[in-house]
Amino acid sequence: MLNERKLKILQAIIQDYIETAAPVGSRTLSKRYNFGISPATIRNEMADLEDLGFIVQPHTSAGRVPSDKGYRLYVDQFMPLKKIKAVELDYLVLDLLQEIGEIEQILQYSLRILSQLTNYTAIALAPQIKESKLKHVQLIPVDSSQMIVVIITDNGIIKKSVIKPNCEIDENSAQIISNFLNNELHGLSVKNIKTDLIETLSGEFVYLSGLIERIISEVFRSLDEVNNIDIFLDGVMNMFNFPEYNDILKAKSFLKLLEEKELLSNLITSFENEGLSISIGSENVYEEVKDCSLVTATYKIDDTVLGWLSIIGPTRMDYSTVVSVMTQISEFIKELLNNKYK
Amino acid sequence: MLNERKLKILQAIIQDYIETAAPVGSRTLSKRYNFGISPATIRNEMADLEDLGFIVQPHTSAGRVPSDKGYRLYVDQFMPLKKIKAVELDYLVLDLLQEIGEIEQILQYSLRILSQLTNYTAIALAPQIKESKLKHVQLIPVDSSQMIVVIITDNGIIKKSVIKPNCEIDENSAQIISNFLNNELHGLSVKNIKTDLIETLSGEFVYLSGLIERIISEVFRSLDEVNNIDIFLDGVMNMFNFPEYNDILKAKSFLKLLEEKELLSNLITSFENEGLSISIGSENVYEEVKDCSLVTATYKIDDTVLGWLSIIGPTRMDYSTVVSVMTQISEFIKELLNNKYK
DNA sequence: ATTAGCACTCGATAACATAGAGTGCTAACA
DNA sequence: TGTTAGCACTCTATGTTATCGAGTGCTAAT
Repeated sequence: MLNERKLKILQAIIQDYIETAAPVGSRTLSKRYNFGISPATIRNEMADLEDLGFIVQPHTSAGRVPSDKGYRLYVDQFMPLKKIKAVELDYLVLDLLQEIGEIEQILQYSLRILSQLTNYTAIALAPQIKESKLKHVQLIPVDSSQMIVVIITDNGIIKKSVIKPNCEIDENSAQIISNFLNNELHGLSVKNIKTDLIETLSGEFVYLSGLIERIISEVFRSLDEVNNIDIFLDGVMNMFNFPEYNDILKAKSFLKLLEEKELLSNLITSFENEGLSISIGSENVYEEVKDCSLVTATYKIDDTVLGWLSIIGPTRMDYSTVVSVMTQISEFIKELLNNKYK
Repeated sequence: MLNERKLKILQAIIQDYIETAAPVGSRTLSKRYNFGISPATIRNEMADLEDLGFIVQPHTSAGRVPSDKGYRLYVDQFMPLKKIKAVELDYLVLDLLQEIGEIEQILQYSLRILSQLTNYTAIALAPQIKESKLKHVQLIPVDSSQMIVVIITDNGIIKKSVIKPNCEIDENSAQIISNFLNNELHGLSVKNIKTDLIETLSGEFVYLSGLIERIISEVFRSLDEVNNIDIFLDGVMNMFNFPEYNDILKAKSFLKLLEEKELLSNLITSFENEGLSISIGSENVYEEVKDCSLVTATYKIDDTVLGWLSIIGPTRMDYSTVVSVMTQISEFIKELLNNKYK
């Protein structure tokens, strides 16, 4: 039922619609592509494709538009993949990435590259500290009432946070406490650190001075604080170049979506596939993105998922380009991170 | 020429327009306010006010709209000032602010308060590290190729940055170098640190090992890196609730403005007045904000301007509320910072 | 199986009419 | 002299109607 010719026509409709954003009619198709058949024949085929659910008609006298099911078939079966050209992929920037120490910055630059190459909006979820193991804790006194806690994890996350144990601590004591904490906490998973530590210390807990106890509880507090969802964005304005978002209400609701960190995070973290995940329009669970598509990749160190990169655009998205770009960039980042922290 | 009655009418026009966003006609005025004069008389007065340039007519058969000059008069001469009610000003949040150690977080929370109380967009410029004096530098080794530099300034700015001197350093050496750097750099202004240090060290420069030299140069680099413009925003979406931004092009150009950190920064730092600065529509130099108004306050420590807080909205802004809110919040922050770092 | 021909549908655009809010001016009035 | 009712006039916003054109499905001929 889905013969060669129907597929070709479907592909033409999809590619044309992705390019022009206008419903595609039989005459346009026969003019623009060389099928060697007349518009009337194309019309018959299109009627079939509509029956099969791959395209829809916005209204009786309009051309056809791909349905989500149509995009899905296209993505799964016959979407052409491109190799990004060296001219476009700015190797200078990629080299620069090599030089950056902090994951957050690497992500931010990657988003810039992703959004500029695709013209959609790029989203990243920064690595969650709670999935990591502690490598080093350092206390630095700031003044009579404040200290900085610097936390370094085994996978290269660096966080700082200010705590206020209500007691004065000089530089020496800070160092001593740092050493103590490092001994006790080194290698513990941040997620379980509280229970683990209490277990470890249970024997000697009574010997701890009130001072250290206060600092430890402050450090715990700062771990929680530092652990909130960190979402990075780039190319938000790109969306407004698409006619889909000429409607102020649509634009507003898209911006609103990007402001809801919680929802965005849930949305993106639901893709845990090996490789890329593509979700198209109504395939998304959340109402807010039922007319968007997402192409999402994870980034890992040592096979544990650290965080996510995603590109979001209208369902009429140039899947071909997006998938190609995302594949290459996420591959690059994977290598980068694993070289760095292995 | 500007008698009592004209002023009253002007005030009514401005307040009505701020509230309704619709041009105000003579009949509306005489119905809504009790001037004790007929619409015809009001019309005569309005014609005069237009001649004087305080109001304009969008077109012949429309009511009047305040001009920028009109808003200016209103703001300078007869705008009522409000005291924010305790119910609105969330003292719990303000108390929470007391507990926060880092300026950046204080700013972010303040923006939230500002934007929620005013329904406009709030902007903050984070303190520039180059205007501060170094208080403490701490090096922390991460792994064989990376170190963290933590920089603390006298006015409470804390920055961290990753450097990669290409040599291995253990924790002890890091501490020794930290101590060395602290001795040499303590109290120096970040702006002049390079020249100052070279001067100080000129005698002993030859004795420095290549190692320390490399680290110093990396620390300098990280100072530059950490010194880029940091802008915080809150309530960006608020703007879309105003009919002024129902036009997608307007909305787009407003969002674009907020993305141009450089321009925003120049715009806001141009207000160095004692107290609040109000700039109305065409008074702004930059084309991009000719139909916006800004209410800007500086925040200081010890009489040196550290950074800026600003509220941006359409020229039809509720100046009365904005000025009141901004006055109280910026006063609060001023006290907070000076208690903290004095 | 393909296609030319044709009647039909429906959105988009333009042309036109109308209502209503507001003005300025004039003349009458206190 | 200041105030006001009355009125003609202006201009936008809104609604109505007509028209155009792209596209369809169906039929009948190839």
